[in-house]
Amino acid sequence: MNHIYECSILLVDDNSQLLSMVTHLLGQEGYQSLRTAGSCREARECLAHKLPELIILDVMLPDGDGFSLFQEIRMKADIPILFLSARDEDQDRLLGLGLGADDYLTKPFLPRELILRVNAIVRRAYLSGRSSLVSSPILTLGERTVHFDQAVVASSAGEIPLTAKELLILKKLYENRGKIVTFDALCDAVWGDGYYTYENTLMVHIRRLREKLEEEPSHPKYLLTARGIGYRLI
Amino acid sequence: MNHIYECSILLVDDNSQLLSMVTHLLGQEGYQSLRTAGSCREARECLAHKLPELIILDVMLPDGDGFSLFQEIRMKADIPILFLSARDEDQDRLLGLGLGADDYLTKPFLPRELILRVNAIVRRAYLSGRSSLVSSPILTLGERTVHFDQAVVASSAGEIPLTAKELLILKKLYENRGKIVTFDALCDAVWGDGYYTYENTLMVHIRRLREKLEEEPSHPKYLLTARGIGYRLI
DNA sequence: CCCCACCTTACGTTTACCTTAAATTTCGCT
DNA sequence: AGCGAAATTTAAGGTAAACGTAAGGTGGGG
Repeated sequence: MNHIYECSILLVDDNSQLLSMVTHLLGQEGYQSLRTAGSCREARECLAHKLPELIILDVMLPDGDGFSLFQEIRMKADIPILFLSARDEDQDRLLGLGLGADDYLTKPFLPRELILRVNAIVRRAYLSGRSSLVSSPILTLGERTVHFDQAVVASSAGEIPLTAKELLILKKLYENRGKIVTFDALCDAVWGDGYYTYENTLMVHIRRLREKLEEEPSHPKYLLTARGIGYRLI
Repeated sequence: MNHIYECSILLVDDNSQLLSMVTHLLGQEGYQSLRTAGSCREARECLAHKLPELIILDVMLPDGDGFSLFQEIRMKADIPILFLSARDEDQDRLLGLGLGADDYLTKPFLPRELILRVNAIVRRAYLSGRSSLVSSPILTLGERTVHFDQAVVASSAGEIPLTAKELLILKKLYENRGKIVTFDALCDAVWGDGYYTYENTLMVHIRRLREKLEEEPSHPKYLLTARGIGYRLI
């Protein structure tokens, strides 16, 4: 997964093991802003501070049941909620969904299924039609930052635009950052097949990239040469 | 539940008994516009005629599987889909949700649960516009303000109307404001697939938009060109 | 010390986009 | 239906940024 969801999630469950498991899962999926609460009280504190975009709520909590908390929350804001429950009681499921929950999942559940259901809810609630909550990755090199979705490299001095070819090369290097990318692989990424005479051209583009990325283009710190092999981004 | 939303539903299943049962249920719940199909072929006919707001789709169909049909549909429009499946196979469930389904229900299911899950999907997909979470569809560019719902751009000098195509392009850019939107994405948003000769046309529309949005259309401040990539709204 | 791989710069070309105007289609109105 | 206006598409000439080429320079490894 290569995208980042700018979507904060609040996770309410009293089982700390499950909390960390789910946090890890969602983190891997690209959800950056995760908070957890072990009780209704903690959840209320979290919500007072800042409203999340999604709440995952266990029905059974030490200081009250999730349904009441749910109704409290919905009084204030229409935040999507996914219920978790240890008991597969039809009554509970119907109650939860009947109150207006967005989904209801019974433990034990497949980790992957939780992720997918969370994705489905987020997509419907926030991403229908638009993709603005999904930001493509950015790359930080010392003082400067490359924003791939804007094709610019930003620094304190201002923004320098990147051209189409430069962006293709940089993307390829970024996808393999740390590793050496061969000339052939780079040419292929930019021109497709039939790149017989482009090796020299590639060098010129690399030079131009260095002028935009490096403080001393002739003594690169980030976009390094691997003599006889290719280039490497760190 | 007494809500009646003008929400047409297409039900695809080869079990006629189940079809009538669900139709009855949904009818009682207030869903007025229900259509049914017993096979992929019938479903395609229905869809060609008119797109519904929700599709309930059995995975097993006499002339193909629901997953393929699902992908066909999603290629064209982002209609919410709820899968039904006779087998409680984890793999199927994960596949369905992974493809982007909104929910997945295993037979036999509680009639009430189906209703509630349908309600949940409809609520998220179509009724959340009134919630405070969704930002109002207004765009401010310096002196001027774009009102998407009225298709006009207002300024101190007066109101300038936007044409249909201009609005589509601007919406797409607005949904991804800050990011570069590729030509392909823009053409796709305006004309759908098969935009072979439209790139030039797109440029003309962009020019028109600039004449309505910018103070100096030839030196745009808001609707910027990313040479070789696309356009970008800030 | 020499060769090879890469760097660097300048310059010519090309491509992608702009702009305008004319042609065509769509759509509302009578 | 048929007319007229508005919207959309097509077409063609112009321009500058992006690209590619070439040629001389640099430096490390054998």
